Amino acid sequence: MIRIGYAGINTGLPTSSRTFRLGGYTEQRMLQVAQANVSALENILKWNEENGIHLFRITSNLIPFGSHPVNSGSWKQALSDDFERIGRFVKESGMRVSMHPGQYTVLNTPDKGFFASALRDLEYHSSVLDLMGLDENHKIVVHGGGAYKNKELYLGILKDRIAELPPAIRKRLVLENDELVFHAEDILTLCREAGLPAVLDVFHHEVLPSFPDKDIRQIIIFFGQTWPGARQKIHYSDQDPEKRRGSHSGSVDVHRFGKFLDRVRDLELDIMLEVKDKQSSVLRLRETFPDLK
DNA sequence: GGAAGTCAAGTCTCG
DNA sequence: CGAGACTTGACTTCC
Repeated sequence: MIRIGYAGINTGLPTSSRTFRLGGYTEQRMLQVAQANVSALENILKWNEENGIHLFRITSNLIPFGSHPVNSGSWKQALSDDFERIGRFVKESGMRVSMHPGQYTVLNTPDKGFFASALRDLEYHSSVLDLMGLDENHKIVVHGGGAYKNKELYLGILKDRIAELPPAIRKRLVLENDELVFHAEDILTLCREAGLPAVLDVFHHEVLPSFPDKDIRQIIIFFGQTWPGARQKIHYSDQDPEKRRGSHSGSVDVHRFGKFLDRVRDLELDIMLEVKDKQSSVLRLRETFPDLK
């Protein structure tokens, strides 16, 4: 069975990513916007349930400056009831949610200060899912980080950093191949060694290929071996024809997706679409391919 | 009221 | 070695 979902925002509903400038930060403003965002998140999840969508990525912008030192963390107490209620809804409706810190969260950085920031950011993301009372199947996805002109060395450092993470973070952590530094084979090898699940980003794999003799189905099956007892997750997008190589497209190319689906239809997969029209592509694909969940 | 510039952040490439 | 690209959607400023 294949499930598809979308990331971060629903283009037809109020956003759960409202923010403001750091210069205008006050505790009150942070709590106010955080409350509004959490409420918007609840609406999006309800909409998803009504529309049969059970896979969703919660935006990292849910709590303004959620991992910035300026933020006291008071939102955790202030919103704990809301998070608990939303988490219960997620569990009762059989949904799976995830989070995905951005490009600035770099686990293998040689800079101690940057590493401290990355750790704070993972703690923030982890707190959101913990407050919702969700188990480790609700993942936090990150990229491998930088190569610093010595990819092997910094893959090793990444592995060490992962081993030293607090267990509450590590249990949710999954790594994803990127389009610039760490390709699918790098990530799969690392995840096998580190004991983490690996997310294959199908589009990044096309931009920065590896496994020269293996087709996409075989690679997905390899990645699936890192998800024992859990549903495997992958990411899917197309190239934006107007933009630089690696830029995500506006919507999913239905014909192209169909050809992909023909190769993987019999597998157990959660497919996260990374396209700008968000829920629209999910609905369109479900109409076109009725066996999608 | 729409367009353009700005924003917390780290890494990489280009000149 | 410094500037700009990269990515992202929302905010802010400008006209």
